[in-house]
Amino acid sequence: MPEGHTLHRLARQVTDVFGDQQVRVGSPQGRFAEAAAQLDGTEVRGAETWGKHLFIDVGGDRHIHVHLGLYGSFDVHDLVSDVPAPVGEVRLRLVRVDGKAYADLRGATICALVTTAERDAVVARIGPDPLRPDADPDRAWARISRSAAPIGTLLMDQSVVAGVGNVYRAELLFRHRIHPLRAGRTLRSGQWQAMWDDLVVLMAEGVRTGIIDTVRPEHEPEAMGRPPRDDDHGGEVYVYRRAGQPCHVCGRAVSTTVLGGRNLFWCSRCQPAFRSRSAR
DNA sequence: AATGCATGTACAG
DNA sequence: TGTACCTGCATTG
Repeated sequence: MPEGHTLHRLARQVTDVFGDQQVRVGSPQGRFAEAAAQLDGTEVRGAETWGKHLFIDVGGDRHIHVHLGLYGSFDVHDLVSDVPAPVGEVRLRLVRVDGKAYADLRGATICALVTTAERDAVVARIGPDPLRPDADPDRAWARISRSAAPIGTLLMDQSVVAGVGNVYRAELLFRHRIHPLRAGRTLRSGQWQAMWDDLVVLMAEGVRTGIIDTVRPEHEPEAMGRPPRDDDHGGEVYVYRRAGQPCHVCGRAVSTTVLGGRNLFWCSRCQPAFRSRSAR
């Protein structure tokens, strides 16, 4: 499920499995059929990700632009003995010419053939991506420090920071004890620096493992004597989708509201709206 | 079987 | 601000 780490992981997989390899390209579902026919038999150079946008370089100033949206998936299968008939609506299928690897794209919000200039235009309109070594967190700070919008909204705005989704947003704010509705411009630059550094580490861990796990060692189930989570997508989290359940740190019921059409989660004790006098 | 919801975005009005 | 996109999975009946 797609936040930035998923797309970066995919870029790595596509490069590993199809890089410098000839591929058969198809669109069993049909919506990418014209481009697929044009690309069939081409050689994949590699793939790269900015934020949640994946670009597969197929040479000749052409890239397959993929965005998974909310429920898209791109499943890469390597070391297979045969390539099965497509299951469901497969918009894009890549098959390595040796027949030992294939990948299926389903449910994506974007699957389009673009030029390098078009790719660069996409990259230019999104904010710095914590998973890219050349990313400049100051670009995000320039927006955050001037904005009256809630930090919870700014973190999800891909033109401010690229790659953060609903899980990393909720978890990052919890880890930094920041109330999600606090205006961006009330943050101090040191707070943003700490949040960015944390994102770099957390998201890189997400790329490595393929899951989002944001809980510090001292709050892990084993350390605290609580049962591990079993009803989610793998990783331990502090507040994401835990509305009404006790905070792992203070025990208060996790709060939730809808902000900009997305569910938001936080702990009202660990993430106070205003700094309390006693905390000074 | 039917319904609802989701780690996302774009566009209409 | 609401809705469409369009898929898989959990929940409901």
